[in-house]
Amino acid sequence: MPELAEVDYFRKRWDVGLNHDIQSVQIHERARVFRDCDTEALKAHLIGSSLQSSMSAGKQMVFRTSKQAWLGVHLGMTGELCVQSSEQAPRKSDHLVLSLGSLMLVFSDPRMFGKIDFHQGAQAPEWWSRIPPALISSAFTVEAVAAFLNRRARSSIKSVLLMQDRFPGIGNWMADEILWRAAIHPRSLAGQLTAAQVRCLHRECRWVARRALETIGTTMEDPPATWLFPHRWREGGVCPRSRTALVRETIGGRTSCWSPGRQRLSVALR
DNA sequence: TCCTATGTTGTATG
DNA sequence: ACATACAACATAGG
Repeated sequence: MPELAEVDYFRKRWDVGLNHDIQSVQIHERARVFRDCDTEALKAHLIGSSLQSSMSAGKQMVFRTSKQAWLGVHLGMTGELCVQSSEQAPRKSDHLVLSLGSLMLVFSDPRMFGKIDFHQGAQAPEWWSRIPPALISSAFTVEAVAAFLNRRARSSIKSVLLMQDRFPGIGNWMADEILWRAAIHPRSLAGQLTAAQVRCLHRECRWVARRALETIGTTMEDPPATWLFPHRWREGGVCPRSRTALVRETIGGRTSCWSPGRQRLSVALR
């Protein structure tokens, strides 16, 4: 489920627990989500400390603790953060539960493609500091996008937009939304877009990121019918701009949705 | 039973 | 070394 805006929405859910003492921690030690995490150290550290701040960058989020540590959360495909009353019985997929008196902060992830990271120290860990500039920041430049597209010249633009080392937070639906707005066919080769298309793509990356953070990132409500989003999974879905039937096909290993009415293919990839 | 799923990574190949 | 493509990870739901 989670891309840029959904991640930020889930991050803020835990903010009600900031500055509350963590009284106990329940961990599914064997769960794959802890594959890069020392669960003993995590548990020992968290009990008796508190979460003091939260941030998200791309699909990664981090909570800083009162004792100089960094708790990283990646939601993978099916991860979610929620707050429950301590009366609630834990579910099978609740792999990390922080008990704060009457409240519990819960990380759940049935498929366990998500991940918990833990780092102690004043300096940010590498998994946090290496995340490239946010799509909505001024450091996300059209020049950087153009250079990246040239390095991935023989790949479809759809698969390139999914690469987190240049487009942090873009996932399957955002990539399709951006390409739809930019009127670029998802199967176009990254190296064969015109300069004007690259400028447009850069602009639409920023527009979709900003608007998604304002809407989904705040309320988790679906974007309006003027977006591709509410039409993309519907059988018989219709493009809200060109009124032509939407098409779904696997590109770069992911189901992609586009509008043949506005997204023309200039160079085919097969 | 078979197919799908808003993600990332390791590995094989060119 | 670099770029590219895809299987694998693990589970639930239609």
